[in-house]
Amino acid sequence: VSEKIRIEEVARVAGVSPTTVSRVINKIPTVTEENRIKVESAIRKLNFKPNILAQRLAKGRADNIALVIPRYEGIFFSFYANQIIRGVGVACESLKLDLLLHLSSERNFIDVNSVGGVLFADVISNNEELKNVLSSDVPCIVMNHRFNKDANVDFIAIDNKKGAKEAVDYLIHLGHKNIAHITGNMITQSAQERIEGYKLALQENNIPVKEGLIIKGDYSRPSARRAMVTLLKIKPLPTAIFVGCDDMAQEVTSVLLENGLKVPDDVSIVGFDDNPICLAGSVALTTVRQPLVEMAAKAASLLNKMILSKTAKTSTKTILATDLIIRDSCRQI
Amino acid sequence: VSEKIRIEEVARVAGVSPTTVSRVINKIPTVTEENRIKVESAIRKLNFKPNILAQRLAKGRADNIALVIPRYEGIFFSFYANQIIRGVGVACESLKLDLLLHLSSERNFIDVNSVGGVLFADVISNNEELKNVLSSDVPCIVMNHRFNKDANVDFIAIDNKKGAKEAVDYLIHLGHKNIAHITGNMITQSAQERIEGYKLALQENNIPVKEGLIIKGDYSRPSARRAMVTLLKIKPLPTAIFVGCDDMAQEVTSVLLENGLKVPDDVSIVGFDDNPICLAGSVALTTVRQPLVEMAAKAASLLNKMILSKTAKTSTKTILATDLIIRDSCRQI
DNA sequence: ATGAAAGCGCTAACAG
DNA sequence: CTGTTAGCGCTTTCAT
Repeated sequence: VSEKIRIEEVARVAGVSPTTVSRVINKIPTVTEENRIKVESAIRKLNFKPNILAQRLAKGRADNIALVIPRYEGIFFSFYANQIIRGVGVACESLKLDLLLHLSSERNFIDVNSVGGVLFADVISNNEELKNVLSSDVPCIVMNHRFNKDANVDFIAIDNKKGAKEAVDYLIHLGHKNIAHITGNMITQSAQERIEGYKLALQENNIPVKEGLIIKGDYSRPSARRAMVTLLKIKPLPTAIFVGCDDMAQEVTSVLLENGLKVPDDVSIVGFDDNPICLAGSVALTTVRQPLVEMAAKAASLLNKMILSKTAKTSTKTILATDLIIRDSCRQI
Repeated sequence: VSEKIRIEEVARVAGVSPTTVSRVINKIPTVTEENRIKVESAIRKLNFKPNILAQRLAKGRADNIALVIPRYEGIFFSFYANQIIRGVGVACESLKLDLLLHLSSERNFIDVNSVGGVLFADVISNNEELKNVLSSDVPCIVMNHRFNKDANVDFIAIDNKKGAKEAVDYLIHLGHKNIAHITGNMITQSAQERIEGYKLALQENNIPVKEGLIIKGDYSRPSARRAMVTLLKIKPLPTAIFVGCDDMAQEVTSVLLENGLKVPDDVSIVGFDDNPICLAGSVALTTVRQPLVEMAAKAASLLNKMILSKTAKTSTKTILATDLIIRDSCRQI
């Protein structure tokens, strides 16, 4: 309900030039204490708020970044997306960046013109959109997806393969040899890398990889249930299962329980994520913690740096380590 | 890597004035077919993209809305937040609105100046922020929170009370009399209304409300587990439980199972949400479906209308109905 | 139907 | 340290 009041009016009231007002707004130090106070009180008196659109146009900076979320079935139920949104959201607040949320779709690419930088929360079926951004001069970082050198795209990812390997190594060291794996959604790189880690651990320990013990899931609970039902038919039943994410791991535990099998007594389970629900089920779940929120925060702050130092084309290729969190869902055999 | 090319350059190439180019961009009909084609090909040739910041400043419209998410523990693991983000996100895409995500915090209120409108995904502890927005002339709609008339705030909410009542009515009609309730987070209005609905159904059927059968949860699985453990000590064990959300309902089902109790044979369960996981557990969960995505989409489109018709101060107070979805988790008694 | 010119509200270079 | 003068890139009267 307030009249549009502009910097000019503030200047008049304070008895200075618009420039000086602008200086105060932008905290440019070269302003007399006296003038600063006059301007500040005028601002307060008039309840003046600078027009951000005008500021941005004049500065040539958008002060915002876009987070593009790949839109595949189930992304909205994933722990992953939640954590990324949270991490980026909180980081943006402290970086004083507006956060634009863009749900990827085939038709509407994000408008590179209106954002200072772009963060991709993984790249699934939106490769074209990524290319589009890369071909512009807008800074861009991809999360949780590695690219090879010549792709020349900055990324910050989790070491899924190593994380998976450590989980399976742990199982092996507990004496397990008949270890199954329920995968995540194979359209994601993370699921692919976790399979690799699983296989690698087996191979390094001279345990033959049996494709029949690798059941495809998609990170959802229903898929985990289906996978477990399939697994249940295998004789002898694996003594341990490395599951693609904690949500699925919990569902697997339930299915086992429904069939009179206990975790870890009958079957040992390791999940992935370190989702808080690990502590919710009947057994505290041993899992591979991946620093999702940290990754997101780091991505945001790196992107911010790239935006500010337009000149230096820094190259960001970061891989974050995971942690095996040992709880109660695995037993020595 | 492209040089900044402006509307002026396009005009020169097309052999028309910048104004005409602008008209083409904005699809203003009064342009010769011939000129339009010239301009369009010039745009394509130069790969010109209008500077959105300049457009917005000139138009005086932001073409964006902010979604503010209350930041309380667990919001990021909630089905609710996911659905709202999805609904608003998809709606914004088709409305051609940029979506700003703002995680509410005590210190940083959203900047009313830079957005065309504001959507609140519930109001929890961010009343001050809401007031701040309301005192501006920026259109604003609150989701899932009802206000009384004189508060003069537009909202679009779910009829939680009625939804809860119907769920409990259903249980009663199946013959249940000893019905417990595990609540959601009591700092939310939805949880409060669901309790009311629960009590109302009991009262209308002359079943005394026992406070001991109302166990506080917070919408999280761990809280549901704790609540169920508490409930398990009550003799006689309730024959039915109305649970505050599906996630909790599923956890309750697990706890029951771990204790040798089957759903629905021993205990009937009704959830709330119609989360896809309803179909994942050992029994398909009977639940109260709330149209979250629709609510979000509607809120976005309503807000957009308010933004476009700056003049007419429409009053939006919408309550959306729920649906009882009957599956397999309740039995006749 | 089209173009010239005047903003939108602020910042930045340049004098002083 | 401060003010003047140009823009930032586009839209929009207002003539023509």
